[in-house]
Amino acid sequence: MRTEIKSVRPERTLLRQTVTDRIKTYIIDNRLAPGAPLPTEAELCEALNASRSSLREAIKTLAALDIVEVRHGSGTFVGRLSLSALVESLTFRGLLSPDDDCRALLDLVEVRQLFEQGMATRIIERLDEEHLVELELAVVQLERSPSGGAAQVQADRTFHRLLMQPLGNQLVSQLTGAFWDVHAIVAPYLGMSSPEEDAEAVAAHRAMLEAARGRDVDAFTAAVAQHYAPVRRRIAATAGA
Amino acid sequence: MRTEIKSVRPERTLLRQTVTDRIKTYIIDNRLAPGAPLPTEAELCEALNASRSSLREAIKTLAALDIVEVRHGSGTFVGRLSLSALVESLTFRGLLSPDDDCRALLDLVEVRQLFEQGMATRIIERLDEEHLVELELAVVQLERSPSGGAAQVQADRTFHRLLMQPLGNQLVSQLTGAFWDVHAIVAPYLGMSSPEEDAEAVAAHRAMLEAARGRDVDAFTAAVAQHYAPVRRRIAATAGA
DNA sequence: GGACATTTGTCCGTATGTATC
DNA sequence: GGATACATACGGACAAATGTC
Repeated sequence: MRTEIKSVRPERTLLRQTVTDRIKTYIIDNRLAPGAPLPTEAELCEALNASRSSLREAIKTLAALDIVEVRHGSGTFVGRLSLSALVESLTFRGLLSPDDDCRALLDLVEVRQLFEQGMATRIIERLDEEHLVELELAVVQLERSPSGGAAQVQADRTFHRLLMQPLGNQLVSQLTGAFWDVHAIVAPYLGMSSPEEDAEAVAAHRAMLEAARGRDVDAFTAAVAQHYAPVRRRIAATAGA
Repeated sequence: MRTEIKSVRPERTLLRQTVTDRIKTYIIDNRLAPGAPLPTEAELCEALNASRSSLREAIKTLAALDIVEVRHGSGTFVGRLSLSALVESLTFRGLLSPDDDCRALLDLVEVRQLFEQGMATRIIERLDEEHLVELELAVVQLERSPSGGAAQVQADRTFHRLLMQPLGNQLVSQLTGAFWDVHAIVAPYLGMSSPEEDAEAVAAHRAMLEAARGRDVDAFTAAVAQHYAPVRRRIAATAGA
């Protein structure tokens, strides 16, 4: 029957959880922006009545979600709020089932295609000359870079990012980037693509750009399908093997 | 000039990180399925040459991504690989910027609408009688439940989940569920919706179902727009206030 | 560049709470 | 209920990284 002082707090809920919640509400209540410094571990321990171990475990949970960012020797800061956690989740899922790998990757390709085709009308509506110039640059880089090289990969990411930018929807942009990242990480585990497939993909980017330039939604949608067709073929080929 | 035994390991990378990576590869290499038990903390500590603290922090990182699941007193297991991390990220983002709250929520609504409209053709193609019966059940529950009650909310989630199910795309289903969850968590911070808006939303579900029954893609797409229109109005109203 | 304080990273030992048989 | 196995939580100590003077 020892009613300790502490026995009040951990009522059926884990201390770690209450600590993470209180750190989150601290950030929200103080309107802290990404990059803003948080109190040191020692200060947080005292403020939240938790040991350093518990506090650190809570912080690691928040760091995994990019809600906070920890820098060794420097301090803890509000995170960038990226979708890095989604990328980690999906890449792990993709790598986990190698036999079923095709399924996870095919699902991903379908979603990527859904985004670009579903937004086709709005993309073409809102693209202005400036966007088109940047897209042209990306396509040229795509066409001139060595096939499969880092420069080409970078240009591909830039192209798809630029496409979504005029929508002004941050979530769409970040999801697009996240899906691209997952694809780029998991894809190498498939077989190498043939030069013909690469050329086809590059041509599809050009077709998408020209369709957008001509404000032709149907042509754009068709070009998107043309873009993902070789990707699907490659995945299917690996799945069959 | 002391070349310790340990100086081999922490080469510019944190021990925690190498531990998380090795646990992930352990799961992948052993083809462990969700729910499968992992070695105990003590065993993992010895196997990975890490202290309890480092190991536990690594595990907390993986738990945040639902890659592992920890049960107090029982053990550590492979996680369900849900998108809970995405839900946490997005809800936090939604709650973080109350002034800009409208923006984050509007972006979310746009994505939800994109999914259902972009998949309209395939949804209607693949819906069979069994799916339609289940959807009918959900709509009836929606129509008969008290407005805003738990039963109605549950029926709403079921309806949108059932819609995507025939696609056979797990990623689409889980993303749809995740977005719905985020919406359900953040929405209460907006003002209460009026009975008229609720009735409009319920009617939209009925319209979606009937359009699907009639295999009418255009009517379905219109009904989806009708469904999200009152949601957008409510968000805009809060943003203006 | 060097000395120093600050802050996070890692380790250890111990006690407690929880689940399972 | 008891026993065992396991995760949770605490506190102290030292190492490593960072920033500053």
